Amino acid sequence: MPREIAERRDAIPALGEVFREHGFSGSSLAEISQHTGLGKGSLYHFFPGGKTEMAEAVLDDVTNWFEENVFSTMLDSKHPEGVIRSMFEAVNCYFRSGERTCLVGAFALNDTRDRFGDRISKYFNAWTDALTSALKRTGFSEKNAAETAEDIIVSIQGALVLARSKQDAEVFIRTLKRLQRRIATEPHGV
Amino acid sequence: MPREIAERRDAIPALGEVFREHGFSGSSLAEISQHTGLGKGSLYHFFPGGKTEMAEAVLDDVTNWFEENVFSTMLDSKHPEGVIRSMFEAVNCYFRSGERTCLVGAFALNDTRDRFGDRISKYFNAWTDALTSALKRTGFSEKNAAETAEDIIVSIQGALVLARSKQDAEVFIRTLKRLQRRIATEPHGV
DNA sequence: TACAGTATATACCAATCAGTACAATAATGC
DNA sequence: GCATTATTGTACTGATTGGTATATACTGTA
Repeated sequence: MPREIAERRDAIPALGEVFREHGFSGSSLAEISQHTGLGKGSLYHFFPGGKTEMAEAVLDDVTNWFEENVFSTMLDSKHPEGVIRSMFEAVNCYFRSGERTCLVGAFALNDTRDRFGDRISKYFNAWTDALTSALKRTGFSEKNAAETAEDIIVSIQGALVLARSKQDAEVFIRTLKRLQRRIATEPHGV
Repeated sequence: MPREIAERRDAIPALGEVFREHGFSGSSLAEISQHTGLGKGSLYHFFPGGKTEMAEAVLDDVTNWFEENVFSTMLDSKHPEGVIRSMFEAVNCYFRSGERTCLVGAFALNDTRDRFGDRISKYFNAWTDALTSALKRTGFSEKNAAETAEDIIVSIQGALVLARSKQDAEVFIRTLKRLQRRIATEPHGV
């Protein structure tokens, strides 16, 4: 039995970059091959399902990252205020202060969603649930926690769109600050 | 001199649908030809610049629609409150209560932006300026007007992303309501 | 009816597409 | 060192890509 080489995993960051840059249908195997440094032989060895399987792997990787670095602590931490603050830090870090794009959101906006709909909704549902849970434990009412969580995720996604549209990452940074300020000052009740 | 047939204009809504559905690179001329009902001959007759010119025409059409139906009245109306309310109505109508996607935002999220960056930023800058102007006239301070305008456009864009991601147009409807409520209750000062 | 300019259909192009086949090579376990 | 298996490079496929060339049909005007 040969070793379980983890090279498949090693290719995923580069794959993510390609899909982020060109979208799904705009990412040719030639581009993917060039950017990952893997020939077609290797690519189809690691991803027999072709482009679709590559994108699935990237989406899973994104979700896993958020699951491990963000969602999990939000669901069970004893200090929800700190957890929400660190969510904003993680988000700011992951999206490179607005320079990076959200692959999941980008895939959702056209028919690419048809291929990966389950993974796309899973990502956003997990985020919504985790954030709602944390907000409730800071004293938000049930209803208000859900609405605020949606508001925050909406704003983060929109800020990524607008920052990239205007080529102005400050939009993203300002939005994160505004959201944090609002959480701190808003009434938490019904 | 022959008649100035406006058939080029007539093709634009169908072109918009194709680009919205498949993205720019995902829209093949075959698909475009089928969906518009125009053969390649006609397409290249009306749009000698090919796909790029078709997308430019669609983006210009989108911007013109907002310019005429939304931005212009926001810049000079005597009744800014009513104008802002009717902006939300127009937005809700244009995006079909969250069922439709923002073509400009979608183009911005990957390298399609490189081709159409000027039109993309023009669209969002015009929107930001018009909304800021209207908010100022409702009593918002200069700084707060600008920040609130950005907040609103960010939220609209993000709501479109999230609504389509979750296949739940209610996200969009809720977001519009929340934004209007916030404008009505928020302190307008510095 | 003749003409000019518009509109469209069709055939065609070289390039690229995603994906396959397979032989050659490299790594591993025994 | 041998057998097995993982990995990779290369050549190939048939389909599709965006775009061009061109011949024909249409339309309004004189």
